Amino acid sequence: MTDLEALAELIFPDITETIEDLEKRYPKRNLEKGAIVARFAPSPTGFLHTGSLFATLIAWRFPNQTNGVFFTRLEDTDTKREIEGSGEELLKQLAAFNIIPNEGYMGSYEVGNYGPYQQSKREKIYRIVIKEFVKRNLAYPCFCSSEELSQLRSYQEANKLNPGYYGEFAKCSKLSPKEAMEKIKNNEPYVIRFRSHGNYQNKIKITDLIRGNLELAQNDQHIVILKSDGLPTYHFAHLVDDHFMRTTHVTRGEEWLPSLPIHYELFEAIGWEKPNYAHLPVIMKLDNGNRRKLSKRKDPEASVSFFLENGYPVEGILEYLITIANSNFEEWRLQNMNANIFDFKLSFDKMTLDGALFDLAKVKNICKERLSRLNKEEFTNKAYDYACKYDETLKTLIERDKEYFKSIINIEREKENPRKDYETFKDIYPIINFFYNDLYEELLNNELPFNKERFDNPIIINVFTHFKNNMGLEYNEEGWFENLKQVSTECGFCPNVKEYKKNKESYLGHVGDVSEMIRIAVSTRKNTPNLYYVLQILGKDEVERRINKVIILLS
RNA sequence: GGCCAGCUGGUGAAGUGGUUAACACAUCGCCCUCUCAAGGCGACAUUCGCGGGUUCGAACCCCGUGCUGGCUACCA
Repeated sequence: MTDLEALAELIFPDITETIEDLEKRYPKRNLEKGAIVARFAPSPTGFLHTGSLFATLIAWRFPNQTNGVFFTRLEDTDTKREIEGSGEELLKQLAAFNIIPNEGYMGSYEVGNYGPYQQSKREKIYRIVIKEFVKRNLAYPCFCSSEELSQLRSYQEANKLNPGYYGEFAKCSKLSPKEAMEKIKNNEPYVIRFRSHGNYQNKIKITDLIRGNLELAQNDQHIVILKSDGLPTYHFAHLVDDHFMRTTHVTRGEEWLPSLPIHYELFEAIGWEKPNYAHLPVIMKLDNGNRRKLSKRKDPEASVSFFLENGYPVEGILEYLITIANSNFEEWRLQNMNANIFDFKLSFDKMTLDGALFDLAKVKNICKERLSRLNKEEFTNKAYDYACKYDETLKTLIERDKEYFKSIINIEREKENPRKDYETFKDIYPIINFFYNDLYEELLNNELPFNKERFDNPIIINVFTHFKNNMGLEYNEEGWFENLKQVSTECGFCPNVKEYKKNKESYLGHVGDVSEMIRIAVSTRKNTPNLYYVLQILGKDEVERRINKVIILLS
């Protein structure tokens, strides 16, 4: 046995398996050519961030478009920052956006043959690989204390040297295996570091799918790969997991770009094929004139739950995120107004480079557009799903009479240019409440917004009386309006607005004033959707009842 | 401090040597109209962070510089 082998045995006496065993256990995936394997690999440190949703959407689309595999992996090696239960919550929130992984960590269980998919449960796998690293002299135990390291750091800073554990400063890299074994036998605490052979002065060429070819300084840091708690650092876990999970495309935030040389060296040292990398821009927010990352603490829209709770349709949010991911999407959408968002093919080369400022106004506009394109069944189902989770009032309203609800929200829907009343499901209730008799009665307690300056109560009552006797609801929309003009004439109002404007003295008002009075009487509001449809939905009897009621109020 | 990336209107952006600098959101006007939601039309960057240079011609190429963001952990 060589000294290195002896050292590896001393550190990992329990490890009997080898990398070859792992290669067999996690065979290459049998996928068609061009199929992408990508993952969502969150840390369980809180609820889903809008930026993570953006990254996940992208990571999910590519496998989805290529018959590949999208899997989830929980990166829970940082036990200090972990928030209990947040891993499961992340998956639930993803599911709320219809992003369902093909395999991996699913919260309470996992699916697939490349697991475990929780890094804390992969300890043994990492140890197998690190044992091999030690044997091949690619890694070594480091006994430096945090005090020594911070002293080193201050020295380097004082002398304007690059900080870190590298080259001549990598003290423990000079220890012979025998010396290292001696220290271990004396129970000196240690971590395992990677033995870098890089030179900071050299440049390496790297390729990023989004940013193209770049030159970065070679890594020379002897980074920690196994922490004293026995868990690997991100860099090493990335190497092992993405190799054995057979990831083809690593999509991650651009904050990882500077550590790419580390990952390159790691893959090259062990002789594994590198995955493709795509470093995604981060969604930003303008704060006092400065751009900063969207922050969960400061910005409500940074938490995905904000959108869910406030009734934003998930397809609107996803569509907005696709819009910032690929700028040619909007153009495509204009050509394909009713198409499914996922008929659009996402591409890396159209990906934006700098972090977009999150634009809630645009989100709302897209949501409004999307909601207007749903048919009444889809709209009702989605509204009901939302209401069940977040809006009890709306829920009971829908449950009272689903067909009635559908007829209300179907006003001027399912046509070429549908009405766009709702940005979110939260908007529904205040817009449609007057259709419901008991809510109408409540609204009646507020003062009705009649134009008191122009019209005395007797005039209004006169209009109502005539209208009651001749509602015209038996006609179609045009016929009804002709009828309303007739009512106007009977009451001394001009049936034509332009005509009225030319000749104001001859009339009390115009047909618009008449319809406003009726609108107020039946809805308590000055603004409603098309009055004809409102009256149709309420029905002749109810319209009459409401008008009578208002006549009494005005008398 | 060092290294890396990015910088085109209020916002997202197209654009890679010759365009009136697309398009979308927002904003503001006007039109349509029984109100509203829409819809239609129009306005909104004399200029692409800034300064030089190359060129007949530069947002696009070169040099310098500024700003913003990221990284520089036994965090991810």
